[in-house]
Amino acid sequence: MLCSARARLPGPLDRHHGTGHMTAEVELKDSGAASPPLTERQEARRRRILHASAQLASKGGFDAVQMREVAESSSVALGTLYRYFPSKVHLLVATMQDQLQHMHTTLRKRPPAGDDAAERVSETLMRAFRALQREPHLADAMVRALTFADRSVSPEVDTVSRLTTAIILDAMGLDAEPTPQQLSAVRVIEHTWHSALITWLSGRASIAQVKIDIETVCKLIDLTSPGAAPGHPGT
Amino acid sequence: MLCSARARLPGPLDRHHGTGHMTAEVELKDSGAASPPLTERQEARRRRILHASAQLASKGGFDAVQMREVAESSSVALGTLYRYFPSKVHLLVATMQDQLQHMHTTLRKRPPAGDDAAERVSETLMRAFRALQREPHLADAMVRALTFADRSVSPEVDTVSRLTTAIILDAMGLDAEPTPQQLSAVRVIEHTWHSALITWLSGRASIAQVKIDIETVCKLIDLTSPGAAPGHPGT
DNA sequence: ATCAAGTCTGAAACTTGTTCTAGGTTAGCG
DNA sequence: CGCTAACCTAGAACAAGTTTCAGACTTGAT
Repeated sequence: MLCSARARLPGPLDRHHGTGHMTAEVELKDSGAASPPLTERQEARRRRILHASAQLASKGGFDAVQMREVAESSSVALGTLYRYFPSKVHLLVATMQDQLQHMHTTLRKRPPAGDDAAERVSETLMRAFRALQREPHLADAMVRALTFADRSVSPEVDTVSRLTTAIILDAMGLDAEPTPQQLSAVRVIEHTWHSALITWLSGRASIAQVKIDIETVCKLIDLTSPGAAPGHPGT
Repeated sequence: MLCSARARLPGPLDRHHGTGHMTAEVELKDSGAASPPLTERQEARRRRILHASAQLASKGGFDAVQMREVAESSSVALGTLYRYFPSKVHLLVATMQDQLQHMHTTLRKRPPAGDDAAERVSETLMRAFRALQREPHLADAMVRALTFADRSVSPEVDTVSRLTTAIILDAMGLDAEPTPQQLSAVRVIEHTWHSALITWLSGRASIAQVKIDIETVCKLIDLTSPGAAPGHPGT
C-alpha cells in the first residue's frame, strides 16, 4: 500500500443527488445494502471482482491479490476496479464481508448446541476457525487486510465488525438486550479472535493454542452475564 | 509492502560460521542481544536508523516512514538500511521493541500499586496506553507493522510479544510460576491490547471504550488465578 | 605493505499499488 | 434520432518498497 485513501471521485457506489436521473445503466433491485443502487451488470462486475479476489487470495494470501491480476481475472479495467474498491484493503475487507455473510447464514442453519452461552460462542468460533483452516491463504489475506486497514476503511471494517458481533450475539442466544458489560465482553472476544488468528497465521501460535485462548476468553461471557458473581470473585 | 521477505544475503546481524575471522570492523561489546555481534559504528548506525524511524513515525505514522527517507535521515545508504532491517515491517517492529524496552524499565521504576493482580495489570496497560496517546502516529506505525507482519518477521514479533508478556507478568506480581491458564489469560490480554489499540487508532473505538475493554479482559486474571472459582460459575 | 573478505555507498532497476487521461460505450430523455 | 451524463477501457504515468550492482572503504591476516 502506498499512501492509501485519498478523496475519491464519485463512483457507482455513491448516492445520487436525487435530481431525477440516475446511473446511466438501468437501475434495478436495490435489495440488501441501502447505499449503492447498482445495475445488473454492475452487480455482476462486483461479483466477478470479489470472486477473483477470493480466488487469488486462496492461492497465495495477501500478496497474491494483485490489483492488476484481479482486474484481468474479472475482465474489468484497472480503473474500474478502483472505482468499485478504492484500494486493495477495501477490496479484501469487502471480500471478508462477503465470506462472513455466507458463514452467518450457514451458522444460522445449524446453531451451536452447547449448554451455556460461553460454550456456544466458543463452539461457534471454533467452527469458523475450522472453516478458515481450510483456506488459510484466504484467511491470511482477509485478516491482514482487516487489521491493516486505516481510517479510510473504517466504515467497511465497522460493517465486518458488526457482522462478527451479530454472529457472537446469535451464538449467545440472549433472552434480553445485551448489557454494556456483555457488549464489552463481546468486543474483547472479537479482539481475541482477530489477534489470535493473526498469531496463528504467522505461525507463532498453534491451532491448539488458539483453541485454548478462545475458550479462555469466552469465560468472560459467564462472568458478565446478569446473575453471575459481579465484580471480582474475591470481593 | 511488495513481496516481502525473500531469503536474504548475510548481513551484519548474522551469525558467523566460526571459522576464525569475523566482521571486518572491530568487534566490541556483545552485551545485550546474543545473535548480532555489532561493531561500535554498526551499533551507532543501527541507533541512528531506529531514531530516524521513530522520528518519522511520530510525524506521520506508518505511511510517513519511507525507507528512502529513513536512509537519508540516518545518513546510511538504502542498501545498508535493508541490510540492517530486511523490510519496512522489520524496521518498525524493531522500533517497537526499542520503545517497549524503554517502557519496561520505566514501569519497573514505578510499579503499579493496585490491590489485586487484575487492577495492577489494567493500570499498567492504561499507563502504556496514555504514553501511546502522546505519540499516536508512532503508535500507529508500530502497531500496524506488528499486526501486519508476516511469517518472515515472526522472530522479531515474538520478541516483542515476549516483552509484552513480561510486562504483564511483572504487573501481576506472581508468587509462583504462572499456570497454563494464567498464561492463556495473559495471551488473551495481549490480543485484546493489540486489537483494541488498532480499533482506537483507526477511529472506530473511543479511548473510554478501550479502557473498558482492557478492564473487562483483565478480569480474566482473577478468574484464572489459583484459588478462584474453577470453571464456569454455574457449574 | 599487501591481500581477502566483508561492508558501505550511490544510483539504477524492478515491482506493485494507485492515479490520470483520452476516447469509446450505455442508457435515459427530449 | 441525437444529446448528455455517467460509465468503462486501455494504457501511461507516478510513488514507494525492494533488489541489484559496481566500486570504494575497512579491517584482520599474511
